[in-house]
Amino acid sequence: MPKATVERLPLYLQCLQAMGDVESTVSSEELANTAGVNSANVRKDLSYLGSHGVRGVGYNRLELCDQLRRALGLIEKWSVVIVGIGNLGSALANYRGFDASGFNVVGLYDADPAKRGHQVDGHYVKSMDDLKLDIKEHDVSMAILTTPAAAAQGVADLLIEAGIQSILNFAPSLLKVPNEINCRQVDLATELQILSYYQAAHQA
Amino acid sequence: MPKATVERLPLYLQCLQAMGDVESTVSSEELANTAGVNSANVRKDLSYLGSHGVRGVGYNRLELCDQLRRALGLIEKWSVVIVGIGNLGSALANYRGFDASGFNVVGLYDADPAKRGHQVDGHYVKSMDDLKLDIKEHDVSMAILTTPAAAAQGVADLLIEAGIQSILNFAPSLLKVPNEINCRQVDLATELQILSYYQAAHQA
DNA sequence: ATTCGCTTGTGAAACGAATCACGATGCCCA
DNA sequence: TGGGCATCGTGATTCGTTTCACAAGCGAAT
Ligand SMILES: NC(=O)c1ccc[n+]([C@@H]2O[C@H](COP(=O)([O-])OP(=O)(O)OC[C@H]3O[C@@H](n4cnc5c(N)ncnc54)[C@H](O)[C@@H]3O)[C@@H](O)[C@H]2O)c1
Ligand SMILES: NC(=O)c1ccc[n+]([C@@H]2O[C@H](COP(=O)([O-])OP(=O)(O)OC[C@H]3O[C@@H](n4cnc5c(N)ncnc54)[C@H](O)[C@@H]3O)[C@@H](O)[C@H]2O)c1
Repeated sequence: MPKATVERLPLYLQCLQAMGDVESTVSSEELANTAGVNSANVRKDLSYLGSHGVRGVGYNRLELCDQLRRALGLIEKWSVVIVGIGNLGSALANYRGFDASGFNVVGLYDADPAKRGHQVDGHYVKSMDDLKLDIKEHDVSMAILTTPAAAAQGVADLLIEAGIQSILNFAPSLLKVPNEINCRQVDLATELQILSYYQAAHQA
Repeated sequence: MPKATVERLPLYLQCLQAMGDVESTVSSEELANTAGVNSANVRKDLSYLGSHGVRGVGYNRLELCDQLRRALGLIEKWSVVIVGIGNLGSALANYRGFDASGFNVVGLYDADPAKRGHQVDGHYVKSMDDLKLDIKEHDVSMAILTTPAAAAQGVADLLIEAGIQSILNFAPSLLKVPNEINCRQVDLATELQILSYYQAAHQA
């Protein structure tokens, strides 16, 4: 499945879920409009799912949701840990939207002993020493990284050694990871800078 | 300038800054390695800046940083407001990394009167009624949107009416905005779902 | 049954971006 | 001063993605 397609599937899922239960069927045209893409593109994307729409009618909404979830590997819930429980890490730990999208936060970790008393969203913040064992024991395969940039690579190495296979990194630092590890970067400053470019260009 | 290039410029800037002051000159090869892209790609990207590297030597690091900043419109600081001061909004308001990247948070806004007493990072949380006037008065052109998804479109409309030109939206909801408004979406759930896809695929 | 209108699925074409490959060029040192 | 080396700048090529265009298929209406 093309990379570009994979990155659009969550968008389709989101659009379909936002439609509410009124419609039992959607056309590629309709989905394309709400998702902001070309309808042929939608059809080609969905064709990779082995999905069968009905000509003249469209796609069954619920069935399509189900197929998207299956394709994305969201049938089973993934267990996730968060490392670095500062401003951002705490906000993420408190976020209620994980569950709905197929993820389950099972542990919070921080290097700072001062954070350890704290409890965030029902989880005690644990020490980095607990990390490895917890990951192995609970078969955790995803981690969210919200430490300062300087600590990110070290923590990533630790996570990988412990058996983590996917990392979502919020620290503004490019992680070096082995090929078989999935890693995505979310960088606020980058996003703002891209906006800055277009805005500056627009004004000139 | 190609869209793909624009999205890489902040990365180059970040890499160059992370290099420290040891090196006064960098080759495209070196920059390519730290940024994780092809060196020819780096050269082509930088050629759009009208940048002049020196054959046989490389690019002057500081000069290149400067050119990147200029191209991205980061010479002057942009004023930014944050709307929706809940978990995530507060974390962003507390974030110290804005300044370094060329942005300046000038106001926090929330619809909930209960939030108004609070002070976050030296800013009082203000009412939505103040938003429009503040934006006009201080010539604010960028906004960060961290309200619940249901409120996002309404707030976006308000912001645009008040004169905002770029929006960074963290709510999981696709905003409908006029063509001339720049809008970027950061969606945590989407990112995790993409990771989920690759991990599930890898295991199968 | 047959026709009509709509929507899918997909080959072909167009497009944009990444990569290759190499000539051009500046620096350093003998 | 000239030769060698490193690196840039960029045309040509390849690759991946998007869009177009239309035949095929289904359902509904007559
Ligand atoms: N806060 C934001 O809005 C924001 C926005 C964009 C990016 N970021 C990035 O996200 C990261 C976190 O930001 P923040 O504002 O939450 O910072 P923070 O300082 O509030 O939190 C960082 C946490 O990481 C912990 N930590 C430090 N070293 C560690 C280690 N080696 N192992 C485990 N934990 C460690 C600290 O104890 C602290 O609790 C930073 O890299 C920042 O650049 C933050
Ligand atoms: N917290 C996270 O980690 C996280 C992660 C990903 C995405 N998000 C998204 O970011 C958004 C904010 O998340 P949160 O956890 O901070 O939620 P939150 O409920 O803590 O904060 C939302 C804030 O928005 C304010 N608000 C509501 N309606 C408003 C309106 N019409 N105008 C102005 N302000 C309004 C509320 O008073 C509240 O303070 C949500 O859309 C959420 O889905 C959050």
